[in-house]
Amino acid sequence: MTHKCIHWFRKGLRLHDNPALMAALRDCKELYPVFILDPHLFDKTRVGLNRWRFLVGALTDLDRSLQKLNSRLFVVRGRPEDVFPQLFTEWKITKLTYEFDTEPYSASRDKRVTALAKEHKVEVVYKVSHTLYDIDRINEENNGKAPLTYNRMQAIVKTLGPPKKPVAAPTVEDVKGLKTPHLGNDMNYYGVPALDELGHDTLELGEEPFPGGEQEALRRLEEHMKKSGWVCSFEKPQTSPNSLSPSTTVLSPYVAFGCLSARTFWWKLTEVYQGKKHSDPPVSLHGQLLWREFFYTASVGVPNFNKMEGNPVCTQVDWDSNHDYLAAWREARTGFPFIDAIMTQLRREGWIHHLARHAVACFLTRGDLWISWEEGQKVFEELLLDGDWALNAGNWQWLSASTFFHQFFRVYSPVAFGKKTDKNGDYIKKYLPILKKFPAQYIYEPWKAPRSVQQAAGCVVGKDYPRPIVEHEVISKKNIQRMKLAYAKRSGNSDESASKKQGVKREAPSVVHMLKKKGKK
DNA sequence: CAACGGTTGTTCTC
DNA sequence: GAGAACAACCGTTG
Repeated sequence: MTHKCIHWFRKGLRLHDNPALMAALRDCKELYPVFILDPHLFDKTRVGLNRWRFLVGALTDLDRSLQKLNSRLFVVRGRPEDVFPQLFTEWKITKLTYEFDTEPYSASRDKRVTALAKEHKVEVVYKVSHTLYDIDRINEENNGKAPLTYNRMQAIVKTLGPPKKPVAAPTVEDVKGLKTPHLGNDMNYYGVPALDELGHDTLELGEEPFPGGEQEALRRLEEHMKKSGWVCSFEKPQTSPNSLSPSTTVLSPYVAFGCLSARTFWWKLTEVYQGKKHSDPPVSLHGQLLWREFFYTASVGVPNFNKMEGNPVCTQVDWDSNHDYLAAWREARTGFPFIDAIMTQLRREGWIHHLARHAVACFLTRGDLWISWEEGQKVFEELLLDGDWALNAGNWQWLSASTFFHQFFRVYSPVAFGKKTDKNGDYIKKYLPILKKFPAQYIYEPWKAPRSVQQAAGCVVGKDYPRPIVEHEVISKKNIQRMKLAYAKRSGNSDESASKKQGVKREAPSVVHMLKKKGKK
């Protein structure tokens, strides 16, 4: 029992499957569980109220769980570079533990903190537990480059075997003989933040369908895993983007903050699958966790992954900057009820179905508004409970057909897509009650309703609800041509750079080599 | 070089 | 409800 140890929580806001926390408990006489409110990560403009509330919930839950182990959480305000030297000295710290984090900011931050720890003669221990695998290992197995297709990714992962088994949460037995000083101090002493601490208007708060925290995460996991038939037959593309209650697990916010370990989720699924016929990646629930791994791998292997410029795998597109269009999209007033309902749900609840994200992302970028995916990325990062740097950047590039996905001629219709799973428009009526009296025939395109129908519904388009800001049938065809042009330039450009790099030659598409292909057999 | 497969398009026809 | 046309991309594989 020699160490005075800080375990630094960042993501990984949990006790289960937390190997770095377990490392902190080893040979420890004084334990200080710390979370830092880094102003670079947490400010009002970057963290919307719902996501902030989720975090506060997660920290509250973590504090409670630590108290059951005769410890507590210390929430410290400030930049980690400023905070740690003070804490090292004040608490006479000898060891620092944390969970490995792949994000560029985190990596540079952790490097700086590790250097400071060294100056203070503090031993640093970190463990991989946010992802299924050590992401660097995957890239190494692929000759040092990120796999750019899911198939390739799967092949690599296969050679690595299944993910590590999760480690159990610490028990009272594990913390025997160690103490956490300042336990009895009042709540304000490094206390969990209040909801208004970032300066949000908390009056805007609605209900909380997805409260933050490890306990809620594990409860939610159990609730879904009990439905073994549902789990075994799960196919993501078959789930509905506009059901009135979520058609998927909504475990993503918990995995993003690390309230739920991806490995715990993985092995729980394995258990449920055991001996049963079940769906497989990419569409299965295991497959969803591998998608997460896929984007994490790309985010580590590709420089400037959250940007278009300087991102070697991202097609360079001449996106417009149209503030009016962007604001209309963000504020749910595009005049397309399906799009506006989704954006309303996003703003109100902080979660929307994956395919709903597809619809609004395609609409913002290559489908209709021709606005950069980086703008959408910012909005999602602020508003989504499950906002995750790697997944957000990766999926925006996917949907904008900038990389990973290239069939840019497949455009989601802001009218037709939602109808497939919600013919009556109940989802629209829920989130846009102004339209609730519209007959189903017109609910997806109210501007087509005769004046008399609009008046009878108590909603005149152009007065009570906006006219559509674009004509989808026209603009989407134009945009496909603009994408085609961007791709043609891409082939031209990469001709030089690619041949330098690895001798791969690519030519601008020639006119005639497109014979009709037969469909699948 | 050509064929193949790609989590999740739309619309029309049978 | 399945299949084809629509216009046609990429990375990977052989």
